[in-house]
Amino acid sequence: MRETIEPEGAPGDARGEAARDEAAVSRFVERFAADLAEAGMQRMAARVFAALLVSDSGALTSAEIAERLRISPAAVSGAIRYLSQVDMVVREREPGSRRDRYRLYNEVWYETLTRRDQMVARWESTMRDGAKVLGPGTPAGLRITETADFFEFVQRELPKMLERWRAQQAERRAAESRAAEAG
Amino acid sequence: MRETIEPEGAPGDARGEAARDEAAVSRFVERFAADLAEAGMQRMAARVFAALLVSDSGALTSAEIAERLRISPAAVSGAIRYLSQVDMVVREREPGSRRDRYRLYNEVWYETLTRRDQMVARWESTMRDGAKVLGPGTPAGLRITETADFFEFVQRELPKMLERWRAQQAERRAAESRAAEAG
DNA sequence: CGCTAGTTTCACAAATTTGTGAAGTTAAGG
DNA sequence: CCTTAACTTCACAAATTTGTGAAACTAGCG
Repeated sequence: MRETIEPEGAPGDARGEAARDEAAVSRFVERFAADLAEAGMQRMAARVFAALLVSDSGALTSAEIAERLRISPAAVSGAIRYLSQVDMVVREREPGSRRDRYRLYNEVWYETLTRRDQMVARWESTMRDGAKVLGPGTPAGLRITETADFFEFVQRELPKMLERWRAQQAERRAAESRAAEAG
Repeated sequence: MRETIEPEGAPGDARGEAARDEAAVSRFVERFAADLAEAGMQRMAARVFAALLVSDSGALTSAEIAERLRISPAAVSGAIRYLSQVDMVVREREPGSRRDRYRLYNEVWYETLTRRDQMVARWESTMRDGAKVLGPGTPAGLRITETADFFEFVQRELPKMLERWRAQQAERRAAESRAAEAG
């Protein structure tokens, strides 16, 4: 049984999206995925994430992802497993259908930076242990203690920074809605 | 001709360091290197960096690194090339000897975060281009514009944060030197 | 309760990455 | 300038990672 709910498009089209240059979109997806991969993210996870990012709905089914990126369902599954683990994507069991949809986590960047924060916390802990091993009075011990202090500092700062971002966004939205009322 | 300048130690010893439990130090080096590798850093670069971090002088020769990590000179060379590129280590041509020494960059974490900042700048640029491709009025275009805005925000915040760290350190050092005078 | 669309798991082949030995290069010291 | 210590580069083997097809599993639907 063929899909008949969505309007037909040329093969390879991203159906359901606003009219757009799909080739250019694909180039953008690959470019951003490459950026993320360079920063240490798994390649497929990066591509799937980028594909979600450019979807109008912010959510796609496994089949849609596989089609758009030309990858196997197995690869999608692996990428989604990773993205779920790091809370960048949520799985939605779509009622009335057998398909799952994968949705971008609401505040992806907030989540991602929070995750970074946890990593910095681990580093700090590693450093504190290291300082004990090296002896707090030795040059190496002092250097490592300072590093631990820096990591501690970052952990205090990051949440504050995210809070400022939220405040700024709230302010901007309020301003926009005032402008809309006036217009 | 054997090395006779430094005092002899048992094989595998880290000569020139304060007395310490070298096995424990090595475990710490490997643990921190693993932390860094998990965050996306090349394995050998991470190990070399960690080895420098635990040295009292903050600087080691290629041979010392090779000995302590049990790796080939070639591996050291590759790791150093990377660490130099990202400004975490500086090469010192030691006058009166043929050996280079590799020294931890003065403000490693400052440098490293600045580097991150540059990466975020690239991401923002990618996003701005993407927004054009997707159309600024579409849902995907709006999402991507917001992402770009977030990256822009981070770029503004990071330098300020580093500045606060410097101020805090300066303050702390001043307090310590006052305490030393009093004692 | 079976059928089957949709997803995950698994074993494997391909591609990539990593670290090495050895040859090549550079420059200090005679 | 020649010798040689120190480092780098190169080609390759080993190890790891990545993505696939196919089988196994799960749960709607009849």
